[in-house]
Amino acid sequence: MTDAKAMDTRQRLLAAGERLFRTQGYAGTGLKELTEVAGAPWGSLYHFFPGGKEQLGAEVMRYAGALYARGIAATFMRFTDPAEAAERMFLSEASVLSASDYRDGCPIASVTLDIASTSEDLRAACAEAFASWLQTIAAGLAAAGAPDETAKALAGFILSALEGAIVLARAAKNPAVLLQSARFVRAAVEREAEGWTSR
Amino acid sequence: MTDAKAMDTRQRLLAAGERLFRTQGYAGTGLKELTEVAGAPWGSLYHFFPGGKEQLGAEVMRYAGALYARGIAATFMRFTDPAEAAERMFLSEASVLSASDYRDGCPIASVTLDIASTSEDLRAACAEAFASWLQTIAAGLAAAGAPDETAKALAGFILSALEGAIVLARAAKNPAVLLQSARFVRAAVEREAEGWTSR
DNA sequence: GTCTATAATACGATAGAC
DNA sequence: GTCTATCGTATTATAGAC
Repeated sequence: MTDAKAMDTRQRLLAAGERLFRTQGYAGTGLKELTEVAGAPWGSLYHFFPGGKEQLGAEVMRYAGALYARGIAATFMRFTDPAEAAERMFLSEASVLSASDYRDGCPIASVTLDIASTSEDLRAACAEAFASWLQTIAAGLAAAGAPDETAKALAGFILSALEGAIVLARAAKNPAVLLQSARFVRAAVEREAEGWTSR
Repeated sequence: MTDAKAMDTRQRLLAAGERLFRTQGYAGTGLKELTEVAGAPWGSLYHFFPGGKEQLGAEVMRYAGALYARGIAATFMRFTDPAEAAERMFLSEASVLSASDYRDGCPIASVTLDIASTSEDLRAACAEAFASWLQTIAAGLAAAGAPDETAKALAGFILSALEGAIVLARAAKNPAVLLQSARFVRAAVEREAEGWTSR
């Protein structure tokens, strides 16, 4: 099937974008390098993404956004205690970072800091990815009994702490700040949850 | 005085680096653009920074690191209640972001995500800048009575939440997440501080 | 319709004029 | 000893061969 193969290279380009953007950022990643990593011929990039780098970037944001949102949802499904689920997000990220020698950060954050001020389309794509994660976290909190407004605010706080801890951990090449933040975030969620639990 | 003028252009180059890196990142900033913004001739860059872009980047990290550390110290000096001081850091950043239409983020974070995996020298310079901020925050907490270990951990948590909130706020072009996180961080500090206050 | 070869440009870095 | 003009390279994008 020619369609299946086409989808495959397209998918490989998106996956390569996700991998490279999270380690090098958007501006620091060349399209030549990207096609090489994807094992795709040079011309295929403009075949699948006629809009060039900017279109590819935006679609990588959507791809990575959906990918990670599934992971967050799975975590909140697996750990029904929202405080534990939140803590697990930090611990899981600590594993990813140390396993990759602190290379594999967050692709959305990297691209955001690179282009938030220069490309409105890409910025909007980043915002949408973050929004979907916030919505996923908030849904997990709401499932545990959090009122809607509390769930939204708490989700913003959890994701902020996580994203910031990733930045600090990568700079220091040390997971300590992730583990520290995990404890405080867990405590904060527990404290909030006291208000929801009926008993 | 020729020395004074030389220091001036050098300083202007550093200041331009700080401004451009925080909006565009390291890889996204061209040296030509940087010298133009600094109002400095092209050649002066390699006169003052023979090591080229990488040396300039590292020195900008030191410059911005020291600059912001003074601001953090001033905040903890002005607001002796550490919970309020922490909250003020978030509110102040919200002002900076909305005043700059969400362009002026954190230069250290931007550079970290761009080059943590590609330049060891720059990564170390970023780590040192963050470490000085953490130390400043921890000192402010310790001055309010926090035990050393608690102060260090809490400082990591506060700065993580702040850095992450900046990223999310810039993507969304919305300060809400900064204000939300401010509340939770303030509550967390207050809760911890219950253990220190003698009365 | 896929891909190779190439164009046009911007980059970081250098060398030589003043 | 400052700065302007230029080099080589790498970038994004295109155009034409199969």
